[in-house]
Amino acid sequence: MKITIGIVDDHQLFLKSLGLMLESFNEFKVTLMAMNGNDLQEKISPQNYQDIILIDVNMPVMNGIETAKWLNKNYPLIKLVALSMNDTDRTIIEMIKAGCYAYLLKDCHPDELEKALHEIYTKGFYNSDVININYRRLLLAENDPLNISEKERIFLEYACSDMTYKQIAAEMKLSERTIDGYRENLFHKFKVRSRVGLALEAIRKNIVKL
Amino acid sequence: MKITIGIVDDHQLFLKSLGLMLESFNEFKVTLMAMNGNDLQEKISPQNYQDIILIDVNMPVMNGIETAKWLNKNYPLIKLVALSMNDTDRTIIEMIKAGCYAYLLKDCHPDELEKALHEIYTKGFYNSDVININYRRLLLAENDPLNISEKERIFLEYACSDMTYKQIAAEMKLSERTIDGYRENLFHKFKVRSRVGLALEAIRKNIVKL
DNA sequence: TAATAAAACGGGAAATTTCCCCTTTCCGAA
DNA sequence: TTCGGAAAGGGGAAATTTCCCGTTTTATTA
Repeated sequence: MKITIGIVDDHQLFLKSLGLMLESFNEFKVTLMAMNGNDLQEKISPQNYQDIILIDVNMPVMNGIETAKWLNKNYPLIKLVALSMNDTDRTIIEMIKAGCYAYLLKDCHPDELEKALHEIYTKGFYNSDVININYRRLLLAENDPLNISEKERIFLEYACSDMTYKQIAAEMKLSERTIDGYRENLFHKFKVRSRVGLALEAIRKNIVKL
Repeated sequence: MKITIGIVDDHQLFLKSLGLMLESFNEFKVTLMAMNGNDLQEKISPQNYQDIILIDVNMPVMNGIETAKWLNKNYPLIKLVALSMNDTDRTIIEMIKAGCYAYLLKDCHPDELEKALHEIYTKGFYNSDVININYRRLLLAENDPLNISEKERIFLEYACSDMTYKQIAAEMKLSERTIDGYRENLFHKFKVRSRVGLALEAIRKNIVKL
């Protein structure tokens, strides 16, 4: 009996070709491919069971974190593996908290992928050198108390634009005072004295994408 | 005789699995794989000739643009195709100027990739709907001259910081009015209404480095 | 050398940002 | 149910930004 694998990734080329590669390993059978979390929810069912599901971190529509959380809740027996582009990806820590057994970089060697999937299936975990290093670093980063709330994060996105605070308040359907509170908190957290400094820091810390 | 393909991409999983996929099309033979431009320079030779080379836009060490330029100069007969993650990639116009015959998004359908490669090999070009829309838009953006003077460029660097205009004026040893003139000119040139917008545009246009 | 354009500079006002101190509302734990 | 803390909202003032009206200085060229 082959190990059944599901893949969730919005990049079709990667999705299909990774599927081909996994099938070529002979040990695996790709039984589910989805473009994003929503797509997965429609395609997955107890009848179409996967041993392992590989989840891309960055996806439109329903991203990796939401997808991992949903799977962890509804299909807790499926072993989840996060796939990300770059090792500085802040969301990777969230992926692990969301129930992923491991994360792998997309530029890892195919042999490592095979080894990882095999170990996860048999032993239930996989520790690469990479993950140990990064996990520690990410936990450290986690520990520094930046602690941006979801509302603040959304506000940050708006702050990184040509809009005035008044316009942002209207857009977020909140009072200008509330917006001003977010601003003040973030100024302290980021140690900046102006909106420009805030915007630049948000981009540097990869909280807002340019 | 199969069409020989080279692939340059820093993501090993993508590199190897895309290779597998192309080979599965039967019409193609992947005869070169490289992790980046430098790697490619070492591996390529007139004896190991490629019909088409797929180049990832974003790579460390030696990026897609440099790689494309180098190939175009040293192996002008090889047809180059740019591969990028997202269609808002500003560097795509540079890739085409650097000699790429087409660009494809990594989330395109495998069938489109096959079609594109086939057409590029036989006809020498490929026009997807996507490329026509974006190419025009990008060329338009390219054509407006912008014309940033050296003083304005230096001011832009300062503007991308936590400093007030007064501090910037002191630092540049110029009157606040003069600074204000730079600001006003740049607002028009960048079509923005605030310093935040200006700073973000300067970074997007790669005039100021983050 | 005079004309001319561009760069530098200036005053002032309106809009926006930044900062401070405060009240109300909501929500979970005791 | 009440308490406490966090989130949301409020008023107002000083600082900064944005904008529009100019003049002076500098550099270029006819």
